[in-house]
Amino acid sequence: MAEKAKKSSKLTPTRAENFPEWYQAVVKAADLAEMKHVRGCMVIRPWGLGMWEQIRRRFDEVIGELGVENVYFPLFIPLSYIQKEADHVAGFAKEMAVVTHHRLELDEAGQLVPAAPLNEPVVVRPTSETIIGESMKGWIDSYRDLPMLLNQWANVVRWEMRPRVFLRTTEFLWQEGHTAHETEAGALAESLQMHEVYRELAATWLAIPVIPGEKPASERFPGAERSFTIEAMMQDGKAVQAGTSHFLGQNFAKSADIAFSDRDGGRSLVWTTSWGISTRLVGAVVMVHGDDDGLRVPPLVAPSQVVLVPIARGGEDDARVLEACREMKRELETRSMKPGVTLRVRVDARDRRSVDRRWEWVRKGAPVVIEVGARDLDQGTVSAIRRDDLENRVEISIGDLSAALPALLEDIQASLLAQATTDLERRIRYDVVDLAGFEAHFEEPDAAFVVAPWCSSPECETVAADRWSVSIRCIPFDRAGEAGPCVICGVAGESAVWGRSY
RNA sequence: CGGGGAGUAGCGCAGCUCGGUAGCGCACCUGCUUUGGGAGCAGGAGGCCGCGGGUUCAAAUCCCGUCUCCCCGACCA
Repeated sequence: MAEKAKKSSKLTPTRAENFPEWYQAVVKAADLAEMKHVRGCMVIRPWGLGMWEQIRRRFDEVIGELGVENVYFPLFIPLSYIQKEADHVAGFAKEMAVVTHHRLELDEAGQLVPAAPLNEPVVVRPTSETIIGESMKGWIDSYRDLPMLLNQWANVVRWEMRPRVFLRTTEFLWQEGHTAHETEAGALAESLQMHEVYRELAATWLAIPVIPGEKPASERFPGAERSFTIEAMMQDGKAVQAGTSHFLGQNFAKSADIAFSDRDGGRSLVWTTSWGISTRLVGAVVMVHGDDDGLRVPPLVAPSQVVLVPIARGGEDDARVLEACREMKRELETRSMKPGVTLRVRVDARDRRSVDRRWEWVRKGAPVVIEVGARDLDQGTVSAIRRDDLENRVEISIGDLSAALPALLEDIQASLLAQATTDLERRIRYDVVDLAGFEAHFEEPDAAFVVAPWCSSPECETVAADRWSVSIRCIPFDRAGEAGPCVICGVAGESAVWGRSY
């Protein structure tokens, strides 16, 4: 019996059996999203979008405190705007969706065909540096207008060859911050500050430990002088770039001529930055925290943190049990896990067997599921299932619920971060020092990150990429000083994080 | 775009070799039983067997074409 229950709770396949397929199974089983209707595009379902909305809420709060204001720019960008920055064009040209017509007509066969070509085709934004730059040009006259700190929440389109739900989709949701500064130092400081915001968001809210660092030239954002990244390691050892922040120098200022009257009475170009996180983060949550029973959502970003499952037996008790659940919900919602973030509690009273409802929430990764029946009410206690420890139910007296739950959720949040951190620290390798060791390590399909010196030559990057599909994820900030012989060629270099990536 | 695999009920699959008009498990609906820790029995609904053409008395099955999806690479948040 127990064996049967245990066996059937597992997803097919398990992580060990086939990680990529497991990932897709979780996304489906947890009702996060579907790839449907259009190749590479997602239908994001409430439980998946809800996570993104929590991320969004938190991020808006943080950038609001930093003085960033939200704006919205058009989905379409004139081709002429895109054309202005050479590196930018080169970087995005291959994946741009282009709108060339503005009408459909029926042909002789009764098929709808595009008609009425546009004078100037427009592209669907792959990112908005160019169009926002064109506006900033008009909004910035003086150094007194700086810094200008803008952000937008938007969808963008990059026509990808190989889509993966959440991780790499043709259309995705993101925020893109765009700032303009009087000085180089101001812009650089901004990009580093946002980079740190991302690191903190990943660790604290998503319970994902990341390696902050700088991208090598080969992985820089098209048009950027410097790109900073937070790199997360999935359970299969592969990297996900979980957030990026770019110091754009004056590249976009030049191409859009964003100039201002400076303090000396002269004319200067602004220095700009851009930074973004996307719905990819939802995929990272799945791949970092998921287990063979399904998803595990960190409480701070869970659309519902506590799910109350009333047990109905078709008798007189049902109404009493349901009302008790509603009362618990009301009371729990007066409490907070973090200041200002009141608990999100759901009563799942759908007409389903209680066990089915419970397992559905386990699959979806709700942090805490509490079943409530008449017997519990009589005894004055309920038993809670915490998603990070399914084996051990937690007995809580009903009177203590609202006091106990914030702490329980904090504990779950902390334990998810601790597990992910332990996994990263246990698997990341600092002892790979030469090509033989490098090869031996990356022959394993689930090989984790290697931290080892790199001589800074593109040739060595190419060797790693061609032979093992390994790239330099970043030059980490915290070990940047450690020098040594390049792990590929032996020439002196500085420490880099090597790994396969999504 | 290269190399593999696969399209049959909502999900997972069998049937195809050897043509005979569609099945299993889960889910769903109804009834009865059971009753707080992934219930049992009985009944039921649900399919242009990816699409188009061909062969044939007859095609899920054979032939040709085509589309789509998945996995592994190259490109990327």
